[in-house]
Amino acid sequence: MISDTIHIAIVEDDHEIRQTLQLILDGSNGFACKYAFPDAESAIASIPNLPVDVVLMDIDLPGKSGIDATRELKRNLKSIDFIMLTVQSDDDSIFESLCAGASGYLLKDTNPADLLVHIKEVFNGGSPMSSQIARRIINSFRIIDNPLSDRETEILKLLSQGMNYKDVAETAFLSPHTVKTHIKNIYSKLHVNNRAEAIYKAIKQKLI
Amino acid sequence: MISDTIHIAIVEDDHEIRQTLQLILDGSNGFACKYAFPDAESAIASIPNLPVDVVLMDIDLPGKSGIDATRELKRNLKSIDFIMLTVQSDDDSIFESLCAGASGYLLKDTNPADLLVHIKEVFNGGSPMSSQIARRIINSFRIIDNPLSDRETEILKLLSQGMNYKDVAETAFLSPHTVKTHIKNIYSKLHVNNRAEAIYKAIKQKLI
DNA sequence: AATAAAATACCCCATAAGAGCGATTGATTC
DNA sequence: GAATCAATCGCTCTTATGGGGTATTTTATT
Repeated sequence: MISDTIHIAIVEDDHEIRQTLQLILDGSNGFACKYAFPDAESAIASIPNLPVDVVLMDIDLPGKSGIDATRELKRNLKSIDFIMLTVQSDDDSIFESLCAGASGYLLKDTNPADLLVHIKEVFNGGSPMSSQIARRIINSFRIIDNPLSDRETEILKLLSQGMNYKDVAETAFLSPHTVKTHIKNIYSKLHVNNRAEAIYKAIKQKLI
Repeated sequence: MISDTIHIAIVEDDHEIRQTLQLILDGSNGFACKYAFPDAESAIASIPNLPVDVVLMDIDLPGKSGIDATRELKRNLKSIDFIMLTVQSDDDSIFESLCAGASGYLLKDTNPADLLVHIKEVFNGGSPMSSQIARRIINSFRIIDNPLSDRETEILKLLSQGMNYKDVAETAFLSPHTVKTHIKNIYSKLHVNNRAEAIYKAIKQKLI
């Protein structure tokens, strides 16, 4: 927001951690940390009116969670970067945080010197995270296993574009009857009974 | 594959880079780099029979690309970790690499000392990448903007589970007529004419 | 107070989809 | 050489879907 110095806010319920972090950050060259909140509600009320660049957000807060707070704040404050700083590293927390708009995800045992580096990285458009957490995210891109044949996958892709039997038949140079048979086999392999669920499952399993 | 020492293979077409890297890696304590290939084809032919833990893979190779090579090798060699080591950092290369099975993605200007650290990280189940690259990946989790109301989103989710008008109506305590109206509005907002395409678009745009 | 969305409900009608059948051909695998 | 699977084509029947309307009430938003 304001040049040179990176302005930070902390949202953390533990009094001890909050004060210590604030002291360290505010005392470091190039950083200012004038604002610290013990809960999501007070952060949501104040941060929109503060000159803040980066918010360090705890996930486990009393009342509203840090993920919800991030979602709400990020909605109207696109330029502020949020770093989740937490003890939790389960997949759900990570993905929810990222979907809510977090730019970084660090564990609380990150040492202060590294934390400063990571805050700078976020400020400069990066997304710091431990390589362990990165791996979890990367694994979400993997295909588990594909029960569909090439032809079936091709047809399912055409269906996902809104085509009906006739359209698919013409595109794939097939009889509509054949298309129908393929689709029935697709449903059977995916254990579904209709197009909507087939497409949903196929995308979630990265088959299309 | 074999304990203590991490066994590395390099796939890189530039003779100079390949030799230099191999020398550095093989000369480092705890690392062995006995295999280096100038192209995808020779790597694909040899690596399945070699005791290798980590492969450093260039993307830009003559003939078959490093991404394709990774995909083919990873299919049968689940336990080998692949690190893409490249000059390209465009979104497509990153995502294709991850989908192909890469565990890390580093730029070629990474210095040797860091490279060693990153190879260790991959070997220990991490996924090293620069925080700039991490940000691109994270951005893929973001919602662009959601034209659907809460009720519409709720109904679309139920549709994606394979429900028909009647099922949705019962689940959401609505008349089937109302469900139909909502669905028509969903189609209109997403600019589609049927369920399949609606679900496809909605997932791609992270609306459901 | 006025306007715009969102949420609710209903009607008609042509067509698309899905379930349940059967069948042939050519690879691949065991 | 048998068995399996992929890919192809066909039929009937019932139900679901989507397009075309209209209309009321509630809930923001201005």
